[in-house]
Amino acid sequence: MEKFVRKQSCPDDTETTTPSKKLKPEEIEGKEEAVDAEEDDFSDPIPWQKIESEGLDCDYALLFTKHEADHLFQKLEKEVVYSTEEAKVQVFGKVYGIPRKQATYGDTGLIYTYSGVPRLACQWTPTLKYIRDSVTKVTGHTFNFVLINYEDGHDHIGEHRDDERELDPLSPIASVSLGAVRDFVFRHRDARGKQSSRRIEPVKLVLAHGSLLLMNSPTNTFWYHSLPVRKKVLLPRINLTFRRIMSTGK
DNA sequence: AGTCGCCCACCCGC
DNA sequence: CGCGGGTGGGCGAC
Repeated sequence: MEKFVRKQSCPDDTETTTPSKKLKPEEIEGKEEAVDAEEDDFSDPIPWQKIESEGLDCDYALLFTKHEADHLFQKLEKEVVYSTEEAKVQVFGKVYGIPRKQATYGDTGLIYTYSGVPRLACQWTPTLKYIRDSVTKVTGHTFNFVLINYEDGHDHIGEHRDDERELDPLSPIASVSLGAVRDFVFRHRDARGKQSSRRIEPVKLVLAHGSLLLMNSPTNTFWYHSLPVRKKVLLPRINLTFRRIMSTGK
């Protein structure tokens, strides 16, 4: 195992002690969102779609309007700094660079290790805070970390579970999608492979621009998920998965 | 959180 | 309209 915790370039390394400024809604969205700020929590409940199967429990909703999602996408294009050195991953003994841009943001000092690679969280940016708080507002869950995947063109993500030890197993993972619409597939762990013990239908979703997918416990115990190749999709997608990390891994 | 190769389904041009 | 080559993508091996 390599010592991977090297300096990662974070945009605000210089001001790590600066308390976060609250971002006013109009700075993100324009004026139409600024009214009735204190009523927001309950005045406009978003319509959730329940997605269930055996051991799978997800909630899906459109969190942002197209207009707002467009704006957030643009903001993130400017704000988010992706790790310069390609993240590496080890699969069946071989080391590969992952073919997409990744970034990790979160509370100060947080380290999230996946596939054997510890990644230090950069300081929250205003837009990431705004999205995080929007998710908290509609879910009631708080998050201290976000993994950002930038999928250009026909990038994809292989089938996996988010089963890292430092993830709070009872906290949902909130996946926000911006940009290109992509298919998303769940497969039950017992229905994979040549001689799978059971026949359970995969669950297929379409993740829209501005959507939020909540993956609740115990989904990640029983179900793998992937973002399959879609060669006809040429535009990029930014995916933000908000998580709750239990320990700093110091 | 990887690629590669096989195989099948679908598409399109002739 | 049927056929065949090209392509996409689902899986499994590693």
